[in-house]
Order: sequence, then C-alpha cells, then structure tokens
Amino acid sequence: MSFKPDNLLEHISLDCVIFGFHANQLKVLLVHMKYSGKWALPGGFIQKNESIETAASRALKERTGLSDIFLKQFRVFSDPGRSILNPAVKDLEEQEGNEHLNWFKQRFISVGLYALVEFSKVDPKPDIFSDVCEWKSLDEIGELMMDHNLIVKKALKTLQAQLSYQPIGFNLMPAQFTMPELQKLYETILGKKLDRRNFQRKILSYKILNKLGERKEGQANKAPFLYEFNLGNYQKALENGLSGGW
Amino acid sequence: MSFKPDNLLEHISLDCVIFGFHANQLKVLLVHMKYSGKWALPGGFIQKNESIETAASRALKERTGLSDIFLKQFRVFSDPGRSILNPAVKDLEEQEGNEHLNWFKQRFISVGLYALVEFSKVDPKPDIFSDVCEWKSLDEIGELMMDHNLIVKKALKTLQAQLSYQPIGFNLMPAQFTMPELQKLYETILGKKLDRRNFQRKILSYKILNKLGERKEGQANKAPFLYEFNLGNYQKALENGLSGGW
DNA sequence: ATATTATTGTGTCTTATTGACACAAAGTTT
DNA sequence: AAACTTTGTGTCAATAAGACACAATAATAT
Repeated sequence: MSFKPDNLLEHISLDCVIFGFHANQLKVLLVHMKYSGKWALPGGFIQKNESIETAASRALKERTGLSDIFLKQFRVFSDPGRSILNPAVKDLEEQEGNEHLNWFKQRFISVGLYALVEFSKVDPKPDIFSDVCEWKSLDEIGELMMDHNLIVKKALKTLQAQLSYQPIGFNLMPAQFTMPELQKLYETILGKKLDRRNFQRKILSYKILNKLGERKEGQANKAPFLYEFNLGNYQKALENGLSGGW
Repeated sequence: MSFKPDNLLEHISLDCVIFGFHANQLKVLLVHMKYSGKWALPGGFIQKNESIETAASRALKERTGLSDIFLKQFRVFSDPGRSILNPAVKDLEEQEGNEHLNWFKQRFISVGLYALVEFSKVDPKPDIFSDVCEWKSLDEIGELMMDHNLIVKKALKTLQAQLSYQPIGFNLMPAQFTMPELQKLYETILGKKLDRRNFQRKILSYKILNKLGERKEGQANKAPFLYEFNLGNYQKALENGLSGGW
C-alpha cells in the first residue's frame, strides 16, 4: 500500500471536483472504488510539509494522472456525521497490509477544491484504490461516497457564482473555439438558455477574446468564426473582476 | 489549563475575524496574549463531535464572551510555514501544567471564519490565554501573531466582494440608523467615497429598508430620517443575490 | 443543378441602470 | 439674525441590458 499515514496530517482530507466540458455537457471526473463499488471524487490527504493546494495537486495526479491543474479551495466540509459510513474503509479492509486501517477510520474534515480543465487534454487513469476513473456528466452522477454529492453541488454553485464576476472558459475550452461553443458552456453551467446576440455582445465587451479570421468547416450551415482567449486581458479580468457592484 | 487536547482534532484550528463598525471605523476584535505580548485573532480548536462552525461559535464564546454570532468560513490557511513561529507556544510554556505543550507545537491548518456584529452589543472579555480583548480599527492593527494579518486581509477582501452581490449591514448597524450612517459603513468597507444621492437610490432599489417617520435630533444640521432593515426582504436578497451577472 | 434545411452573422429599438451634478430645507452655532 | 453644516431631493446624459428578424452560407436532399 502506498499510503504512509505517518507522514500525513490526521483528521484532514481533501476532495477535488474537476469540471470538464464535452459534447455540450458539463462533466465531473469521478473514480470508482474497487471493492465498495461506490463512485467518489478523487481526493487525498495532506503531508506534513504541504499546503492544501500542493497536496491537492499531488493527490489528483496520483488518483487520475492529471497534472498542472490549478485547484481552488471553495469550502470545508466538516459535518461530524459526514464520514461515519466511509465506504473507503471497506476497500481498505479488503486489501492486504491494512495495518493503517484505523487511521482511515478517523473522523475527517475535508477541504473541497475545484478546477476547470480542458476535456480533451485529460487521460484519466485509475489508481490502486479504484478500477475506473472517468468523466460523468452532471445528470449521470448517482449516489456518491459519503457527502460527495453535496461537495459537487456546492462546487457547481461556486462555479455559477464565479461566472458573474470573473471570466470563465480558458481552462474549459480548446485553444480555438466558436462563439456558439462558448455560449453552450455558459448555458450549461448556468442551466439556462441565453440569447445568442446578447451573449455575443456581452462577452465581446469584456475584450477577452481574439477573433480569428479563419473558420471551421464541415457542418451543414454557415461556418462560424473561430476565437481564442486573449491571455493578457483574460488575466486582467480575473484580477479586476468583470463589473457590477459598488 | 482548560484545554483537553484528547478531545480535539489534531492539526486543525480555526480563527475568527469579527468585524464591527463604530465611530465611522471598521473594527476587528483582537485578543492580546498574556505572555508573548502579541495580538491575535480569537481562535480555537475543533472537538471530535463538532462542525467547524459549531466549534467556532464555542471558541468565540470562550475567548471573548460573544454568543449567537453567525460565522461564515471563507478560506483555509495551510501554508506549511504559517505556524513555525507560533508565539502561543511561549504563552503555554509560561503556564503551569503544560503537559499538552507538544500538542500545540504541531503544525496547524487553520480555517478562517468571519462575522459581522453590532459593535454596541459586544462586551468583549479576555480568557485564560489573554489579558485584553478589544476592538481595533483596521489601521491600528500592528503585527499580529503568525499569519493573522493575512487572515484579516483576506477576510476584508471577502467582505468587499460580498458587498457586490449581497446586502450587508444588518449585523453591523444598530436597529435604527440613518442613511448617511449606512453609507459610511459601505464607504469604510470599500475604502472609497460614494455619491450620496446615487447611494441612496441604489440601496433603496433593493427594497431592504423601511423608512421610519421619525427623525434623529441633536446634530447641528437638518435631521436625517431613520431607517430599519426589512427583515423579510433582506433575507430574500441574501438568498437571491442582488443582481448583475448572467 | 436546384431547392431545402440548419445554423451563423449582424443591428436597432426600448427600457433599466449608472454616474455626474446643484439647490433648497432644517437645525445648531455664533 | 446670520452663518454653518448636513440633509433631502431630481434631472440629464451615458451606458448596459433585454427583446427581437432577416440575410448569408454550407451541407444535404431531390
């Protein structure tokens, strides 16, 4: 077993909600636990010399193979009842060499982090605890381990709120994309339809897009323009916020 | 000594940033550590059957005498270097019966919570670790213990952001107040002047205030109207947000 | 080839919101 | 009584947001 609890902070764990966007659907990266048969968020523990964010990056890499992901903490989940029925313990019981089992039976407080990643860049790989690691669209998610359904719900709410005061999309879209594609991302996160013309006007007013002369071809209609994010302005908008407010 | 680490989660602490408003200044509640002579945020630890929020309410009561405060978590502080120089350890060393000293020398990850309270309702009282507990206006705060300056800074930023999408003030103002008083609160939090007429128009548009017929007298000028918060609408606005965005 | 179909690009009008700005009224001080 | 301070209040211009329609393009069907 690869965990060495001696080097880990007790009582603290972290869970990552990794959002991707594909086929006009918002997806979350989940792992399927080998023995308990439950789906869960990829998570982990914190080493004695790590910050939460560093630990989350490392854990995400271990669980799913993903690296260079910018993870942002959004909330601590600390309800005393949240881990009473931790099915991960069952997975551990079935493994040989479970001398650390009691460590995992502790009560854990978990820090929730989320990230947005470009779907196509991800090649998820399961680790020793899980037999599958894959994207699930939001409405396909069934009952997850422990309070992970709640964690996903709160992450989505955070994402929706973020949309109102910060640009989003750089990490969720391919390098080049069309306006309708970007609009579908917004519509999916918000869960509602937006007017095509007003969306374009608003997003262009932020000056975070470069219009490319080229067009995408192959569909049965007029070819849409391609856009890319203007990194400089995108960063500025991230820092300054978009508008609204006092 | 009143701490019983046996019953506490290891490695996890919490710190409370309590904002108050008085004499046109935004204030923060601080405690002064007996032996190390450092000022610090009132904080505490988490018992095995508590959520973070419950623990924070209890700790705040123990440290300052404050009760019935709604505390909201805003961030986890987990930099590995944050507690290397924890001066609280010095305070503990000077106390008799420090059999738990090593427990406090651990590395801690701290959950930051903040709250807004009505200044006049507070009667701060120091506890066994501190000899003073009092309000400090933001520009009077010197160097605090550990990373507490950073925690205050991030709490203030959270508060400023919250101002843009939620009503604020119910917990910071007395039951009845004038429009200029409320405006000063907003100006203080934001750190900038606002136009008197535009402020009034905007805040009234939220429908969260009741105008009272009475007036306040005694100042050398025209008597301003009194207002109170309309609790029903205030709650609604808290839930739905104020506007702006998609 | 021609028509059909689906989807895109684009602009205007109306309404709501924001920002800038000035004077009269009231109560206190001199 | 005059001066002073701070309050209450409204309008105009600029900007942002919401509703809405038609022409252009590229594949597909006939």
